[in-house]
Amino acid sequence: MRIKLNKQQEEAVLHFGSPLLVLAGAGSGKTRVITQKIVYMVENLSIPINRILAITFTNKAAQEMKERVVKALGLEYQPQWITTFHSLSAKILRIEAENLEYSRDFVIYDEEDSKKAIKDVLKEMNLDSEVYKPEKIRNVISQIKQNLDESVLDFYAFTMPHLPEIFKKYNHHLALSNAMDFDDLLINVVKLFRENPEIKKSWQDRFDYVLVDEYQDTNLVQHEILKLIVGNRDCVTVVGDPQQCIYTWRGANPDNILEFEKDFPKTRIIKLERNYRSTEKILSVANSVISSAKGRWKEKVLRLWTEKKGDDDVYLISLETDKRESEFISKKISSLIKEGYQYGDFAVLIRMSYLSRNIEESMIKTGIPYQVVGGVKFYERAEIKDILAYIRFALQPKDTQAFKRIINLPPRGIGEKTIQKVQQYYETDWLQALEDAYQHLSKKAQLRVQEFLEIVEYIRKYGNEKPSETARYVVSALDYENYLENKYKDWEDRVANIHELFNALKEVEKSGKTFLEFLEESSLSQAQDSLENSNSVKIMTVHASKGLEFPVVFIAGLEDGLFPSGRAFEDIEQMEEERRLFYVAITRAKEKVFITYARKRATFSGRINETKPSRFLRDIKKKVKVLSDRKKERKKFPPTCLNSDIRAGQLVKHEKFGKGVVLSVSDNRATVIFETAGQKTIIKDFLKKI
DNA sequence: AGACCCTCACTGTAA
DNA sequence: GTGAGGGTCT
Repeated sequence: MRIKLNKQQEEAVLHFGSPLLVLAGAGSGKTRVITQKIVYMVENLSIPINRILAITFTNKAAQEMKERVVKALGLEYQPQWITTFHSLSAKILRIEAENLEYSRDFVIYDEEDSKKAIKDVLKEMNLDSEVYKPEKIRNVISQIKQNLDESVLDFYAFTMPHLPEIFKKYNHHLALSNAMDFDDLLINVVKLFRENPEIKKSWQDRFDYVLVDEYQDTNLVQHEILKLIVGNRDCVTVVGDPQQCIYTWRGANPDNILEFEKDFPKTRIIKLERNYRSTEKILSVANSVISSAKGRWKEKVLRLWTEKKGDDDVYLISLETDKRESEFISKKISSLIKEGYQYGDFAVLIRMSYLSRNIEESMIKTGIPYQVVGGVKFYERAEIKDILAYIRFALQPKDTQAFKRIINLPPRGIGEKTIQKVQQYYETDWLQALEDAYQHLSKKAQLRVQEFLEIVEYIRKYGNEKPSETARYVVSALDYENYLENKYKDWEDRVANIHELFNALKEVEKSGKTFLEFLEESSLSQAQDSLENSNSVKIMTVHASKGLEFPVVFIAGLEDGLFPSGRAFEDIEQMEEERRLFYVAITRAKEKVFITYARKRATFSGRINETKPSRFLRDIKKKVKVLSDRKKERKKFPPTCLNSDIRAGQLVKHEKFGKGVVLSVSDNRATVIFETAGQKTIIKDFLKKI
C-alpha cells in the first residue's frame, strides 16, 4: 500500500470473499478506500482494470477517480468502466441497441424536452394545463419510473383521472422520437437484462468486481441494475452514508443500504467513522444537527470523531438584510485573503440557486473572483440547445422536440398551423413528413421549408465528422448571432457561449469522439462538472457541494422557509432530509464555517419580508459563536416545536390538508387523520388546534 | 397565419 | 429571468 490507511480503511480495501458494505462518514476517506481497492485488485489480484466497474455519483468524481487510478497504476490509457449509473446505462444501451426497440442513435431527452413532450401530449388530449400541470406530471411519471411501480397513479386517480393515458402517450411520444428520458436510460437496462438472460450473463462476465459510491442516493432501479450485474456472486462493494442522503426527492432510496444486506447474503459491514477533514468544533456542530437514528437504521448510523484540533469557532451571524448578508460574506473573504487564504479556499453554499444573485453582485462589487457551480448549466442554455438541436435533428430526424425547437428558429414563417399540417404526414420521421407534406403547403411555406432542408442536409452530410465546423456552419447559415443580438439584451454573453461551444466541439474533434457521443455527454453533464480548478470562490447549492471539501465554508440563508425549505414543512421525511442537507453543508468545511441569515429578505418581486431564523439554528446555538449587526440580538430561535401541548384526540387544522384529528404524538410530530387527505404524520408546528 | 409586444404569474434541490 | 396567454399589426 502506497498510501497509509487506518485499520478500518485497510480492512475495507483488503476484504474479499463476501459482499462488502462500507458505511463511510463525511470526510472519512472513502474515495481513498475505493481507489486503493481498485489499485489493490489490479496490482495484487491481477484483475485487469477494465474488468472492474466503479460507479460514482458524479462525472466529476468519476473523472477524479480515473485520474488517481491512472496515476497509481501508471496507466497509459483511461480506465473504461469508472463511470456514473446514467453514463454506464447509456453505454450499455448503445452497445446492445439491436436488442432494444431503439436504434443505436437514440437521443436523450433532458428535463426540458420531457416537459415539452408532456405539454404536447396534454394539448393533443385537450386537457386543462391548470389541472394537469406539466411539471407535476413529469414528477409523477419520473416517480413511477424510478420505482418501477405504477401504483402512484391510483393516488391521483381522483384529481387527474387521465394520468394513466398521459403516461402511455408520453412514453409513446418518446418511442416515436427514438428518445429516452433520464429514467428510461436506467429502466431499459433493467428490462434488457431481465428479458435477455444471455445478455445479462455477458455483462456479468465482463466484470470481475463492482464498486458503487454514494449508495444512500441510489434509486430502486439503480439498485436493481447492481443486482443484475453482480448476480449471485460476491464481488461487490458499496459505500454510503445514510446521514448524507439528500436526494430522496428525485427517487433516491436510502433503504437500498438496508436491502443490500438482504440481497447480498453474508455481507460484511465496515464503518469508517474517523473524519480527516473537519476540526473537532465543526464536527460537533454538524453532529448536533442530525437527529438520532431510530429503528432499523440504528446500527447503520455513524458517530464521527477526529483528532484534528483547530482554534476556530463556528460562527453564526445575523444580518439585517440579504444585501448585508452578501456584503458580510464578501468582506469576510477579503479579510481572510489578507490573512493568507486563497480565493479557491472558499465556498458559499446556498439552499436554492437563485440566492446566488445577491452574493454574485456583492462579489463583483468587491472584486472577488467567483464561479457559480451548477445553476443553469451550460448545455441547458437556450442558445446552446438551439444550435445543438439543429445537429441533433439532422442526425436523428425522429427527434420531435429538436424538430419543434428549430423548425421556426429563427422565425421563418413556419408556425403552429404549418407544423400541424406536416404532422399529418408523419410516418417514419420529420424529414419524410416535411417532404410528403411539401406540395400541400403554401408557396411561402414551401420556400421556407426548402431553406430549412438545405441547412439540415448540409449537417447530415458533414455533421458527425467535423462537429465544430458544422456548428459554425449552423450559426452562420442562420445568421444566429444577429438573431441573438436582436432578441436579447444580454446577447453578448450568449454569443460568447456560442463561441465556448465551438471550443468544446474542437476538443471533441481532437479526442476523436463523434457528435453523438458528445451529445450524450452533454445531456448527462452535471452541476459539478462545471467546477473549475481556478483560484476563485465557488458559489453553489448544498446539493452541488456533495462530495467536495473547502477550507472555509459559508452557509447562507439559514431562515425558516428557505433552509429548511418551505415545502418541507408538510412532511416529516422531507424535514429530516433538510437536516441532512444542513449536515452535508457543514461537513464540507475543513477549518472555518460561517453560517449566516438575514432578518429581512427581498422576494423575487422585490417585496421585503421579515424572516424567521432557521429552526435548525436552535440545535446548534450552544456550539457556535453568535454575532449580529444589531446591538441587541434576540438570541431566540424558533423552537423545534411550538405546539408541545398537542395530544391524541385533539382536533387540528393544517393549511394544506384541512381538518383532522390527532391519533398519536411522538416528540415534535403528530399522526393525524385528515377529513380529506387521509393519515399523515406532521410536525406539530404546522397544526393549529381547533 | 404568423410575428411581435405586452402583461402576468411563478421560481426547490437535478441526472 | 422565463414562459404562457392575449391582443394587435403585417
